[in-house]
Amino acid sequence: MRLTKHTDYAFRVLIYLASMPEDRLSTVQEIAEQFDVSRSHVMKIVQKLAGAGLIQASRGQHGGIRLGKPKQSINLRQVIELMEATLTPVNCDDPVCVIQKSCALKAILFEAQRAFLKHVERYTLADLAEPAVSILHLLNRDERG
Amino acid sequence: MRLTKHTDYAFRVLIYLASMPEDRLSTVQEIAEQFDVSRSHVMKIVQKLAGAGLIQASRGQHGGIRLGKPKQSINLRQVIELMEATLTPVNCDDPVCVIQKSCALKAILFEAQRAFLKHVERYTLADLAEPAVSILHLLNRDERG
DNA sequence: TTTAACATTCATCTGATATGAATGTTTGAA
DNA sequence: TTCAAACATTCATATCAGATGAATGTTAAA
Repeated sequence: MRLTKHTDYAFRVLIYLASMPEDRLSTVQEIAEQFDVSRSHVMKIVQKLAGAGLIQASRGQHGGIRLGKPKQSINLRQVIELMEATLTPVNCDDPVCVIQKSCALKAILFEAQRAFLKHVERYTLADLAEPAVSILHLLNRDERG
Repeated sequence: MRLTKHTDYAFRVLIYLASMPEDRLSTVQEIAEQFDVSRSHVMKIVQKLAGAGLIQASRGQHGGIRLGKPKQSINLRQVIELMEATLTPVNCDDPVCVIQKSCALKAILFEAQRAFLKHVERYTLADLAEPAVSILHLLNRDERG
C-alpha cells in the first residue's frame, strides 16, 4: 500500500522545476544529480510527464525541460493517476474469488480509494513548493539562476 | 498502490468464516480448497488473524477455526492494518530527498491515507458477508453445515 | 560540423511478495 | 496407547513489478 518510486520521483522532478525561476530551462542531468538517481531513470519519468503536458522539453544544445503549465494548474491527483500503473486496491480476478458476486469488499475499497484521491485532488504543485525559495536553499547550489 | 494478496486472502478467510453457521468449526484445508490457494499459505494468514484474536483456532482432531469474535466487531480497518506491512504512501528517506524539510507532499499524502482508512473504518465484517446465505451459495458445496 | 541536450532501446538487478514442501505439535477418539 | 486429523513452524525457493543503468539515436543551436 505505497506509491511507486516512479510517482515519488515524478513529484521530486516537478517540485524541482516549480522551484526554479520561471522560464529557466533545467536539464535532466542536473536533476539526476540533485536527487542522486541515474540520468536514464529520471529521463523515463520526464518522458511520461512530458507526454501528459506537465513538462515541456526542448531538444538540442541549450535544450532542457521546464513546467508545461503553471504550477497552480498541475493537480496532484493528475500526477498520481498518470504515474501509478495500478490504482485498484484489490484484484478479485487474479486468483479468482468464488464469492465475488456477493462480496461487498471491492466496492468499499474502491470508495476508500476515491476518498484518497479526492483528498489529494485538493492540492496543486503550487502547494508543494511554497515558498519556492526555501526549496531552492535545500538544493545543492553551484552556478544556477 | 494496491493491497497485498495477504490482505486480500485474509478478507476471503474472514468472509468465509462469517458466512458459516456460528460455532461451526471450519478447517484450513477446506478454505484452501475453496479459494484454490495452498494450505500452507492460508495457514500463514490464519496465524496472523489468530494472533490478533480475529480467529480462534483449536488443534487436534476435530479441531478447526472460527471467528474469534462477532463479525459485527471485526472492523475492516483493523484487518488492513494488521495485514499490510507498509501503510505509508511514500518513503522520503530511501533515496533520501534533499528537499524533504520544505516539502508538503508527505503530509498531504498521509492525510489522504488517513481518509482511505477512515472510510474503511466505517465497515465491519458483518457488512461484507451480508446476507451470509448468498455467499454460502457461491461456495462449492459438498457436505457442510 | 560539432556539441549538448532530449529520446529510445535493451538488458539486468532487486527485494518485497508469494508460494509450498517438509516436519513438528496437539488433541480427541478408537 | 496408539492413531489420525487438525493446527503450527521452519525452511527454501519462485516470481514479478518495480527499479536501474549502459549504449545508442535524434534534434537543434552555435
